[in-house]
Amino acid sequence: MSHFRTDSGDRAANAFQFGSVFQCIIEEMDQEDLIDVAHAALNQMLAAPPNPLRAVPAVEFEFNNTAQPVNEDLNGVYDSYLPMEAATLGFEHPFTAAATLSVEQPAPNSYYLNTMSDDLYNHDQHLPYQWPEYDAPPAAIRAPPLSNLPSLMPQGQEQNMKSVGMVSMNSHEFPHRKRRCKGQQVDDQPYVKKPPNAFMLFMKEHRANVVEELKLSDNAMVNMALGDRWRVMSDTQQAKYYEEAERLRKLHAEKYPWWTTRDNYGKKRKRIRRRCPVICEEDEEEEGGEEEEEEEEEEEEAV
DNA sequence: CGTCCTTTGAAGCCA
DNA sequence: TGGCTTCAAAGGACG
Repeated sequence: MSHFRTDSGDRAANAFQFGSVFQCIIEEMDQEDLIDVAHAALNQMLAAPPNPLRAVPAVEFEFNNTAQPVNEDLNGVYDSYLPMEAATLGFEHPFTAAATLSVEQPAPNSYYLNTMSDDLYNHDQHLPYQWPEYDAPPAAIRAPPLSNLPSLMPQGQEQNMKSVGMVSMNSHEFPHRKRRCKGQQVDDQPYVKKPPNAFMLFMKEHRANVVEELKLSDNAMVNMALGDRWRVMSDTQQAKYYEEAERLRKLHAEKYPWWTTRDNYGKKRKRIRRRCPVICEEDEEEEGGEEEEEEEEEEEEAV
């Protein structure tokens, strides 16, 4: 499926020719020149008014409530959470998709800075879909998203370009990123979070509505209500969340090919399942005993 | 301050 | 392959 739109064959041919020439030029440029071009493009972009074609309407959900408007926090964390329809409005290039899904034009500073919010993430974490600043090449940090370079590229030619980040990702610039062996922990690397599943996306989008409607303050109760709503949704209603979750999962896999869910095992607390509401004292003792044994085993392994 | 609660889904592990 | 476990998000409650 292609979302690259061209008005005519001639335009497409011209655009392709331009794109090929442009790509040759890019390939012949060294990194310094690329950075300069990126800066020039950035300055031009910041001077230009927002592109109305990138404005994406907020999602409306079929429930009696409406989706929460995209707020700054969501834009900063998973900027592609809410406006899922935007995926069909923009390009599906994996490195342009996230930027395309932004509802609003990002603030100028966000082009230069990692938009990670200290309020939301610890310093040893980074957002799953952002360049970790410590290992991103300078150009990857400073360069604006590919889709935000309309003045440099003819429409429909983004696929002939490689983002700076993409080039770097495919290069040899990440020698420390080797696939880990089973159980091996690499503590000097930042914590990469799991990509959200479909239900997590649904929860994030509708939590505020449920809280407001049901006047609930207990998040456990809110999540139960959200679970109820999720289960009564049709496959069609759920489909967009599954599609978005799959897109985010692929994006995550492309950015962190070395990462597996195994890497986060044991990084959080060791949970004790309390699904069964009635637990006799003996069971609790056994449960606790098993856990203590496991902890002792882990300590022994650590030694 | 760290953990629990509560949901669903994805993924890893083990028998 | 099936069953179990852990972690994704959220924020108030609790020890």
